[in-house]
Amino acid sequence: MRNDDKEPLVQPVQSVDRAAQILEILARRGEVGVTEIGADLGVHKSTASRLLATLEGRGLVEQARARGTYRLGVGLIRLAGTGAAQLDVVQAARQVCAELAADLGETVNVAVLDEGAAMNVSQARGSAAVAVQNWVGRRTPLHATSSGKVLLAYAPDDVRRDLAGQPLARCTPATITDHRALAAELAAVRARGWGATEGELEVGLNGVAAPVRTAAGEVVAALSVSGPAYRLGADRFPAVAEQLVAAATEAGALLG
Amino acid sequence: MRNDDKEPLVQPVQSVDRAAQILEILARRGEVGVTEIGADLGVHKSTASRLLATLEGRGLVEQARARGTYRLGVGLIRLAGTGAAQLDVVQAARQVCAELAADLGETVNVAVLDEGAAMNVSQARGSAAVAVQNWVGRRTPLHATSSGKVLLAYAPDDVRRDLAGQPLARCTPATITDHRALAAELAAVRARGWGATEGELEVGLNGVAAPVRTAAGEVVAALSVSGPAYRLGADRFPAVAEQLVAAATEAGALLG
DNA sequence: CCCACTGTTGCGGTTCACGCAACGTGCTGT
DNA sequence: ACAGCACGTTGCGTGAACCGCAACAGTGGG
Repeated sequence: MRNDDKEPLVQPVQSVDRAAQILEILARRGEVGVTEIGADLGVHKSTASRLLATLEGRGLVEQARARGTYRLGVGLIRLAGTGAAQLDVVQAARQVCAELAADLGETVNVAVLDEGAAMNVSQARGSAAVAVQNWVGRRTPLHATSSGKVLLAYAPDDVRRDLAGQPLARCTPATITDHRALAAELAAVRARGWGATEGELEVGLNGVAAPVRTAAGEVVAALSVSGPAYRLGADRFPAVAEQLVAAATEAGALLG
Repeated sequence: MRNDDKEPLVQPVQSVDRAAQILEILARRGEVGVTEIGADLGVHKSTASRLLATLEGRGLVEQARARGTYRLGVGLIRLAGTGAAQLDVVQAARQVCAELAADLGETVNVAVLDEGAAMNVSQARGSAAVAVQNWVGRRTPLHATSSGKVLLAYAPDDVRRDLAGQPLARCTPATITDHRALAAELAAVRARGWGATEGELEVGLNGVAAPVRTAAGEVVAALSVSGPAYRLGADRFPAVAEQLVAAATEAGALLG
């Protein structure tokens, strides 16, 4: 997940690019000191210090304690809160998402395709929250999650082509790591209109997902339900999928 | 809410500062074109274009349509998602928050003090969601919200002094706009240990809030419940406040 | 069909951001 | 307790990088 391997961006503004990298580093590691950030960027610690001071002035980062280590700031939450609200998919799905979560009692997520991963952009918790976990902002592998499979199944060809060029990471013993098996799975997803996983991302964690389509039929997001295998068993998949497809269709209808 | 009036920051890195301003502008207005952003920053549109291209390369902004207007990107959500999770207050409050929301059936929020405003950093929706609204990221006036009153009541002196120097904005007919009345209200909050609002931010919207304290007794956040007046009437305030205080105390105990 | 407007790119000058080194401070180890 | 160390922050000078200009390309409107 090294960050400096980007496609031919014409000519990024150096200091801004570095500042953005700092945010990524902080997101990945939590609290980090100036020296370590500087070393990671390959710049002098004074440079890192200045960049951090600037970001702090805008509230994007903040000092952890009086001791001078930094972490991400609340200003980011402000930005993302309004930013997420502008993502029309989130806006449209919020209502049906909440209803579905209350009905099923499991956690419901909305995910979109984000550079070769499925990123969760919104979440509604179910009543039975055995482990309260926040998936928002997490990027999950496309081949090991239900929402990932759905997004991948309906994605443009080049996304699948990119993925075919690299090995499929094994998350658990059940993870699909063979490209031909994955292609078959995706075909099955397209055939029945929904996807599922059984312990392929984490042992004991199951999930079901359905595509959210625009009026033009384009798949822009995936709605997913996930829960522990003892509650969300494979025998429940078809019934859950039926509700999920209905909810996803409704969310899609709300899109402009 | 002009952004260039900052305290004596030594010497911000210019381009990074401008990039951060761009994010704020996009958060405020949604989709904006390059020319308008440039004019707003007082820079040439080519400069704005380059800054935006850099931010886009890191996923912090994205092009709205093929047409070249920009909006905030999903990368921000990724950052904020992990960033919010690192806010130990959010982490600690998540569980009790969810339970309380399920129990009361109303929306529960966690807010912190953010430069003269109460910012909601986490939210748990209640089952009875008459109007599903996302408060996360929204900055609300300190004198017109229950959580704001709580944060203000226990804030350092200089925060109150700053506020005393400026007029209190009137949001509704019920908003407290007199500084002496506000001071009395804050004293009442301190006396009983919780705060409330009756239609002072929006007509028909009530709220109750309690302080979250660290082991050292410092107030770092406020837990609030809000709902329409016909469901969350003033007669319910004491009972709700009791649960809220208990939950806030529990959340505080989970803090390191 | 052309015009007005948009956003994106070479190019050169000059500002501005970087690296260096010194400073102050808090922690640690013996 | 003191010294040593590592950390983050701050002047200062220089060179590189960023900005403004202007020309280019694409699009919607008249």
